Amino acid sequence: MITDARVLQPKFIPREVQHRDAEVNHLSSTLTPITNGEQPDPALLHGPSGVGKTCVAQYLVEQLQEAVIDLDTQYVNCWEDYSRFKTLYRLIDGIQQTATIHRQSTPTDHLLERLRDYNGPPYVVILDEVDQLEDKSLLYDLYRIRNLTMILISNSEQALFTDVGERLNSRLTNAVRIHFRAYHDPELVSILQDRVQWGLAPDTIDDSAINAIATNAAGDARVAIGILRRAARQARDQSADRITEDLIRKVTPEAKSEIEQKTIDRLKPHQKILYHIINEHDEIKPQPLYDAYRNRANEPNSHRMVRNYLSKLEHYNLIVAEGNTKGRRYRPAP
DNA sequence: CCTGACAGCCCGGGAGAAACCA
DNA sequence: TGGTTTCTCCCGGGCTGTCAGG
Repeated sequence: MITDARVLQPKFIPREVQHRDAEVNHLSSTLTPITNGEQPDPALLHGPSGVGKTCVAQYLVEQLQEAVIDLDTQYVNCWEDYSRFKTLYRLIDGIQQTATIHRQSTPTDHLLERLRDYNGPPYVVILDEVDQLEDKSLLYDLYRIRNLTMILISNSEQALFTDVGERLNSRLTNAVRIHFRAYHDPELVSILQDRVQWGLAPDTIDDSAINAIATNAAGDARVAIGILRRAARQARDQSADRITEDLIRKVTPEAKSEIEQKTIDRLKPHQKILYHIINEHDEIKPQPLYDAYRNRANEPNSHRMVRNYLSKLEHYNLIVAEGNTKGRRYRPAP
């Protein structure tokens, strides 16, 4: 049934990116000046999840590395490295300067100086989920470093610009913005067919089932591949020789919640507790929420910290907080 | 009643200095 | 003296209490 599980993994980067020709070309031409030793404008890739933003960025950086002999690159996920220090540290890491900078006592500003003083080859950095960056002014500082080219990735353009200062805002206006729309069904179908061809035994899934996956995925390639993977596994486990539309229908919710679960797994234990409590209610007031949290947590943190967690969860778009003061309610994200 | 902003505390851990020992 | 261990200090990050403001 499954001949190559790798291509069913969401992280698998195909050799060619499909159906993103316009976006690839746009980003590619934005980066072209590097090949002439010039400094490109920063790029901002935005659009919903599962539409190939990260994929295209990584693909093009790889291409660029083949075209330019001397080029440093780094990928930073700002969800994980959300502080100014961590992001800078990873950027230093990308130019192999860690050994000299390894001393923790180095103030954050020295990290920036180190980066500024770097006079090696051009440095292209991908800042994924950049809207999760705590201190957006870092972008302004990075913007001014010569030789450093930024590719910013964000789900929503708006989320990035709202809490960005005026200085940075004016800088980012001449960033090249590239919008990624959701995939159309036929595009998802051909993406799936590619994976099917490489990952599954022949004749295990027919066109109508693939169509069903595409429809259920609603434009999100990650969901589509997730559905395919789960369906293939279940079929294999049941020793079935075909993936039916019934099976697709059955595993779709599982695949969707699997992706959501991955997001939740990135939360800290206390944040998870709050998230779950809120999801057990249609809406909940702050005080009952705090009480429930105190009950459930082994060593509950202070009221103050709970508010920190909640604003973080809201920032992650995992919950919705509505009402500003007395009428405050927390609700699960739609 | 609830929030965001702010200052300050504590901790784990790395680095350099100091102390110690052969 | 040279090498090793201990001490001390500093940093970032998690956490907390306070306070003004809606």
